[in-house]
Amino acid sequence: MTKPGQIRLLVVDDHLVVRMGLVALLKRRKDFEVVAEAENGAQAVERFREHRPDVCLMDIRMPKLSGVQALAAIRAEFPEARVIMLTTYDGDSDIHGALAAGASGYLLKDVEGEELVFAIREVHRGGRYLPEGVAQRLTEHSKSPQLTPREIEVLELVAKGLSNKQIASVLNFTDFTAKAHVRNILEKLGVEDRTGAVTEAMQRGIVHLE
Amino acid sequence: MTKPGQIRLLVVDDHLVVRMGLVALLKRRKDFEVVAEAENGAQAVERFREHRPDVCLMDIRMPKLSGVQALAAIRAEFPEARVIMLTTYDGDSDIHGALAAGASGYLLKDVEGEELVFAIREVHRGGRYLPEGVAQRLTEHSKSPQLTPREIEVLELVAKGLSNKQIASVLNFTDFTAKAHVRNILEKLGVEDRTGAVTEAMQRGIVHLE
DNA sequence: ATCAGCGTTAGCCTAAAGGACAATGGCAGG
DNA sequence: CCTGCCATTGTCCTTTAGGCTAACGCTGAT
Repeated sequence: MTKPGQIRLLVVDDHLVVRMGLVALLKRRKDFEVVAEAENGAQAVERFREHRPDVCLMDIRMPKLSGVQALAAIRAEFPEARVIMLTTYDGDSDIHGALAAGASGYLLKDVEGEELVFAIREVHRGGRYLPEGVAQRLTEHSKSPQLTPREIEVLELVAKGLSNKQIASVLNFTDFTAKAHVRNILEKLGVEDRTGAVTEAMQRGIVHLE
Repeated sequence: MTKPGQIRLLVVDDHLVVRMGLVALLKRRKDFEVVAEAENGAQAVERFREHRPDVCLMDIRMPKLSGVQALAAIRAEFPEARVIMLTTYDGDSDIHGALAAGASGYLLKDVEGEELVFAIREVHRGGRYLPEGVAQRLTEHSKSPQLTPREIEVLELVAKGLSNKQIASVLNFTDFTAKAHVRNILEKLGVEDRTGAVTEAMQRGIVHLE
């Protein structure tokens, strides 16, 4: 079944179309073999256990278990697992999480065929792969301070259009605290008001719609 | 080449992976034939002219020429053209534009294989196809007042974090006017402040990131 | 044990936002 | 012709936001 020298792959994405596109792309290489597919994070962990692929391509945003959570679960069990995260590019916030959780690579879904193949080979060899712009943004934003969990919590409520008072009420503290958090958020994001903070946060992938 | 009874398709998407996924999905049906692909709106118009497909699957958001623009261009030249728009679901604002421009269908990219096939058959027969939830939202928001072009212009600046005064300066009117527009926007969107307006507008697809 | 970062509370002050209401000119549709 | 919608400019008033500064208890790292 699996010939020596083959790279055995697990493809994880909740969109059927994307999954099929990836598989179709990979099939054109004789040394690639897609041994399994999964459509959510939980399934990804199971499939990984069953098939022990050489490399796993995994979407970051998925129902049930997010890509980063699945990645963490897999690497807790198989520390040597090599996983390349896929994203439609929501921002660079996910990158930190993904790399922190032990991702070996990070690709945008508008990736060209050659780049995908190269990345997989690179990661299979034990290396890492980050696209041009992503690696650049990583170092850029590494100097810019990152938000604390609490600040993110506040930011999400800000994005919903809540006032400081309403935020305070939801999170059970005074509006002074809400103001303090918002002030810190504005400064860290380098914006002047909460509206700018929301769009900036969305561009960076810190908060999302819904 | 093309057997009678075949449905000839044009697939348009700027993402290689999605394009390949769609083609792979469609290939499994014997009566479907993908006669051409395009990776942007301008190319889509050319390909349509060359191949005159029975049905065109087209992404809404693309570089060069957006899906809606390409759709309009195609239908200006070929009024009988049947086009199904694809989206990752940014909101329902695009739906109105797409349907107004003469789209025969509207599909989310997380579409199941069967639904895609059904939609194509339906549209090929001269019918229309809208997914469950989309058709519902169409009637919902048809009663909610829509923003005027000027208001959208203001809203985009609001989303950038500009103050009323700054908006007034950019659009060359007084801050009274800016306030008036913002007030109308808040009321039409059913929110209480500009921050809520931004997220609401993004959910509806009225404004976008970048 | 000290220090830094975090979360929390608090004051004061100016600028901005938002609600309510009113009025003008322009322009398209009935 | 006139009515309605749009864009524009106002006023008055209340609430909110945001800048600046300062504190306190807590936790984790050095």
